[in-house]
Amino acid sequence: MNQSSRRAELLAKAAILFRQKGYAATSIRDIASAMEMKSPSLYNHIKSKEEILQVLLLDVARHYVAGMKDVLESPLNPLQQLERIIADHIRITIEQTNAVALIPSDWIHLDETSRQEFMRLRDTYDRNFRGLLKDCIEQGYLAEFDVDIASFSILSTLRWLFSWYKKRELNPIHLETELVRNLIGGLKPAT
Amino acid sequence: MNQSSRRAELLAKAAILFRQKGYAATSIRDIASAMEMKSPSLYNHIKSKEEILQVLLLDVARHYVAGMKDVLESPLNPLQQLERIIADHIRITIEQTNAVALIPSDWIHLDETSRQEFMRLRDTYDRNFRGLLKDCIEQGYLAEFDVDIASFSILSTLRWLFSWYKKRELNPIHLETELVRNLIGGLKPAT
DNA sequence: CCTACCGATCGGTAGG
DNA sequence: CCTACCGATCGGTAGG
Repeated sequence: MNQSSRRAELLAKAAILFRQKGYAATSIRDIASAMEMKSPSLYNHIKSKEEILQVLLLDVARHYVAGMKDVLESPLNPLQQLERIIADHIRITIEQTNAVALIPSDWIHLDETSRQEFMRLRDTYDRNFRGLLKDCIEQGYLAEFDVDIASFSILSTLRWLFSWYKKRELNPIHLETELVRNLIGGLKPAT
Repeated sequence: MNQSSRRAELLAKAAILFRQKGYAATSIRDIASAMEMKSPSLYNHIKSKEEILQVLLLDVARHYVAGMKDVLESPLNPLQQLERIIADHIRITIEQTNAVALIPSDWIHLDETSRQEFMRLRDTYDRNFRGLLKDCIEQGYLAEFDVDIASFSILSTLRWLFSWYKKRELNPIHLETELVRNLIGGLKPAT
């Protein structure tokens, strides 16, 4: 019940509301009500409504990028790295679903500085991902294909996961196994 | 310059603004300004701000479902139907990018009745898509896999396309060829 | 298509 | 953590 745990509680509750209604349609009073406070009291914990969005989005974006960096610096071969990054992406999505759900739409509401930082992180992630696919091809782990399109396709699936995975009681390991299989191996029968 | 073409112009301009800023953060005055009108004049063409969103989202959703219905009723085999539905999805996304871009996030701002209609259309599309994958497996066109996960994965890629395809001058045929190849055939080298 | 205007709600501050 | 309150902006109406 100290200051910083109240702040953490506020961030978590705001994330739920932002996800349900969108950032712009969620009012400071909505968040206050979820905290069982009056709205001016929120400002003991935050600087502004926008700061909440900033913390939620930048923290989770840094989390993705840092995880990827660890994998890329590991001694695994490129294909193993690719599978590991997919697994990490699934894990972060499951652990931080509400913040992850804000990524596709609410980043446009960040202020200029934060939006640029966010885009920088996203671009780094995408660029590294494409580079890894390229390494897989060059070292013969994967077939020749259009790296940009394949990268976009895999990342779309991973980034959309938040909207879907909770609907069934899905074993994360099963999910990961199936996704790696589908995304890398395809759906065709074995020849 | 008659009434209905002004309305069409309004809808197109609203779609651009909703895409850029989100529905909730776009004001009636923003739309009026894009139309070079004062805001009360908009109401000669529309009933409410929400009606704009309704028309944009439900029209494009009905478009997807109707296109799928035609394919499913055709004499093509299941795998050919699947490829054709993917191609149609890409085509609609390219033709109606702005309205398509609203689907992932702004449908929550529809009123109760429209939201239910929208969800009904989306569920129909998803259910038919899963059914088609199932047919492909049962008739030996595709390997055994988790239909729910594969369906989610393919639809994620197709639904995310709007955010991406315009960035390069991409030949729609090349895009379709690559996506069908990646999504169905996978990325592994030929054995 | 416009001017004039309304009640509701917004994010946030002052002061305790 | 609260009460009291502010200026700005919201979607929309009246009346022409």
